[in-house]
Amino acid sequence: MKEITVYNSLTRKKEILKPINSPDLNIYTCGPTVYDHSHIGHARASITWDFIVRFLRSLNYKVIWTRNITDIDDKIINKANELNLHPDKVARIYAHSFHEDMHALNVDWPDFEPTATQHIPNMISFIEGLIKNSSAYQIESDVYFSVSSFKNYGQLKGQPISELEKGFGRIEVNIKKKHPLDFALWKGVKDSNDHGFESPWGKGRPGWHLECSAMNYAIYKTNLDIHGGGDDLIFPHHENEIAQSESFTKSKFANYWLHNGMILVNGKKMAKSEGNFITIKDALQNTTGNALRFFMLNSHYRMPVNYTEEGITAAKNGIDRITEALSDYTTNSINPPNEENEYTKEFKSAMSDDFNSPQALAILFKLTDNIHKENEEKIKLKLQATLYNLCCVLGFDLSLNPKTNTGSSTKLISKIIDKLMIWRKECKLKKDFISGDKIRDILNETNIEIKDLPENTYKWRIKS
RNA sequence: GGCGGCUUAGCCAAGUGGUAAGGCCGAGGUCUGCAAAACCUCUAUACGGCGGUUCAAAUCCGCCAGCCGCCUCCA
Repeated sequence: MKEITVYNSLTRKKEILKPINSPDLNIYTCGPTVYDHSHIGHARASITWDFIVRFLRSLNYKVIWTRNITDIDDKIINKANELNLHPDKVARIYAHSFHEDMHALNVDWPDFEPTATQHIPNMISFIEGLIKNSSAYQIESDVYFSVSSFKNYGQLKGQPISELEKGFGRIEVNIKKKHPLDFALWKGVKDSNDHGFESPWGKGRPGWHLECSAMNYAIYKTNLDIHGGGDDLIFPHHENEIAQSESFTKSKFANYWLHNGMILVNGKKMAKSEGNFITIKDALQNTTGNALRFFMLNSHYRMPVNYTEEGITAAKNGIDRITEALSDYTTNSINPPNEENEYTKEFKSAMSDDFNSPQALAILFKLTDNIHKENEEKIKLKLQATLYNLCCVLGFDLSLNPKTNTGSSTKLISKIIDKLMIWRKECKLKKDFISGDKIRDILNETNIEIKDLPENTYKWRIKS
């Protein structure tokens, strides 16, 4: 198995990936809080973890991927009050929306998708354990984690508690807490009518950081190989996860911390307060999941990415050229075995260096060029099989290709196009090029590209 | 204030010591009834600035400038 190096935020350097129990590989990534439609930042994160998992699986690692959904927190409750709905319903509505988006982006289902509300009892016993070993304390109906009890607090951020405290000059500190950096494990409700769950400390709800620790413990029972998330979560979220989990289990929480870069809009981090918030559904109005994925993959996952119309158009045109090289490729034909060749070797080598997807894409373009230049049908088919497989590893959706999609809707489209093309052929034979071209143009407007081939034959495909 | 990151052609973007991947846009050409796609050529003598180390620096070190992120909910 090829050695993979990953940049570990914990040590701030690239390290060789050594799973605890190879080829098993446990990975947990932070999912969304479902209080609104997901935005393109969630798309970036999801696509990142998706292609990383796909790549690891292509190397025969037995990956178990968990991605949580935060379905209870203040923002969800506020939204519920606003819409006069139960918080659970708000969460379900937007979790469903998130799943629609993931489907549109061809992001694979994680193996586990726990929600906070499913894990309330686990979180309560987790807190009890932390109180028992003096890592947490109760004040009224709240429970806080005591950062002073954890000697490595600040390791992920790279600053000791004494330095971290200095950032607190300008924000309001909850005076109930023993230390400004202490964070809530359990937040008691202010009013008994408020939404909450029963606990030994009264009615309340879990603190956000807790769920990831408790779920990991519940699902894996063992330490994680990889923990991923957006780089905005490094502090305090992931710092706090480490503190809780390691205080509870007395062993290392995760060996490798991977963080994806932020999506910028107009050069600024995307945020509602900046007024530059773009949902995945908005983005998909003007482009396809493949184009969005290409756009993301064209930058290294750790780098920030500036979202622009130009960038999306460039991505659309780029992925279109790659998939075009597969427009006459059919997976039903007798495919050459998925054997190693110079392209797959280069691809693996690029991807094994901290998942260098931009370099991997360059190899897909090299394949694309060579497919077009290849005259020998047998060799061409091999190249296409390689390209097809590598596209799948990166998670591109090739079902738009009429030759590789045997779905009923594609068959129907195919029939309609065949009928229109008979009509077009008649027009052309009568030298009525205006009518004939009109048919082609109309199809083009729906992203169906028609290519005329010799002797009144044709080829079609759906463009990005 | 503390910590981290970024600055490569018109645009996007790889590249951590050996002489700069790839994509997109634009222009011209081949092909075509016209297109589309593909191919060829050009755009491309591109590494923020100034010093230093070295036979050799986009890559290492120092200083400076600009931009961004985290320190508060955030993918």
